Amino acid sequence: MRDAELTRQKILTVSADEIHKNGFTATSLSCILARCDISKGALYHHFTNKLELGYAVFEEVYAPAFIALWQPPVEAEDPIAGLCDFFSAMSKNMSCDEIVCGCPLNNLCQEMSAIDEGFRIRILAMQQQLNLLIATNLARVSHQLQPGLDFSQVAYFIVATFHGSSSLSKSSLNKELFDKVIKELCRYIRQLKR
Amino acid sequence: MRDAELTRQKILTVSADEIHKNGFTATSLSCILARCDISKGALYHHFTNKLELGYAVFEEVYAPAFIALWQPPVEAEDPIAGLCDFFSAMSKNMSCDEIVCGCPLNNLCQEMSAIDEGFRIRILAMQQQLNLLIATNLARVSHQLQPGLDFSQVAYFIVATFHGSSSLSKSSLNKELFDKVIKELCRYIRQLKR
DNA sequence: ATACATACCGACCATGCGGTCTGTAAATAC
DNA sequence: GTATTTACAGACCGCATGGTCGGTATGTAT
Repeated sequence: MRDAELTRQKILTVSADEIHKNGFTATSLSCILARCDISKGALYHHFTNKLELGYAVFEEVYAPAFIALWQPPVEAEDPIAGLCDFFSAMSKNMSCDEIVCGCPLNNLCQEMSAIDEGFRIRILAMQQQLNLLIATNLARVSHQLQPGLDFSQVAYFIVATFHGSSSLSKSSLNKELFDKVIKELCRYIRQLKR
Repeated sequence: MRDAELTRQKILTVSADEIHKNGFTATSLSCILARCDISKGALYHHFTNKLELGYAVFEEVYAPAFIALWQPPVEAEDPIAGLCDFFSAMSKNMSCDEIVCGCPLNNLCQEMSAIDEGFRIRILAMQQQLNLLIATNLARVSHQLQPGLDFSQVAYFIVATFHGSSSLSKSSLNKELFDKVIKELCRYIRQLKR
């Protein structure tokens, strides 16, 4: 065969990139076809429709990448330091375009949650998974933290602020606001200690 | 005349509502026309195109409402208490739909900043205006606050978290996450004191 | 060699969109 | 009373989109 799996992966990769940059609705299939250099027939052989393609991108590209991104800092010996280093590294290493582009999960959440149930439940599941990941690892070192903290609440707070910061940056087209918010976020996180 | 100004205002009001609910791109003119019970000719008599209608909605509906919303809590005698009460009142009084729908400014920021310069500069201006409003009022009571705070940074942090919290809520379709993040945000804000 | 399934091609279609244009009725100017 | 401008009405257009469908080439099984 003419490596069907490779074709499928190429479609997924390109689609993930396009959806990340333009959002799901604004991403046109013809654009994906052009970049993949395949025909419409090829795409509809592998995916039943645009929505199913979107779900596949979410499950096979975004979700694994998302977990792979957040797991290391949170599961580090010291999750407080891990998270601060994680965010600081973003400020330092990510390009302006990357930051302004934002997190695919948050972008899709804003765009698709109210429109499509399929996306909504997938996004919700990821957010809950991430929240659990952060909260349990904070609980793990609770003896080093302030008493009386609601770890789930703190975890949601951190993620909300992070996503809000990249949202803020979108209108200014530079990292400055992102850096500011991240700095303050790190200050907040460190303050959780003792 | 057949009250042209009234027609214009009706178009603006309905458009503001539709754009708030569906976003700018997904809002169709035909839907606006139907709700206003006017013809396409009427709309294009008052506005040159969809984009200009969007700008008008932003400047004449969203921007004034936005300032009217944020100014009182921030300019209160005690802005710390003002902001906490402001956010708590949102948790208490706003309907689930309102929260999930989110702030028009943040929604447009996410959707339109990367697509259209006209929207981007207007959104940016609003964000800077809000930041200045918060930062200067924090500076006003700086003697009551922790030393060494960067007020602009704190102001951006607060707004980022607030917008992030409503973003989070969109996937769960309820206020729970919003309430959690707002609670933690108030805790953070109160911690600025002393 | 034959048969069949898989992988892909690309013309075609219906739909909905923003936008235009011609026409008309109401208000105002003179 | 007439002329002109203002405030609409609504048919129409071009375009891009997601999706369909009949056909074709490439592989595998027998």
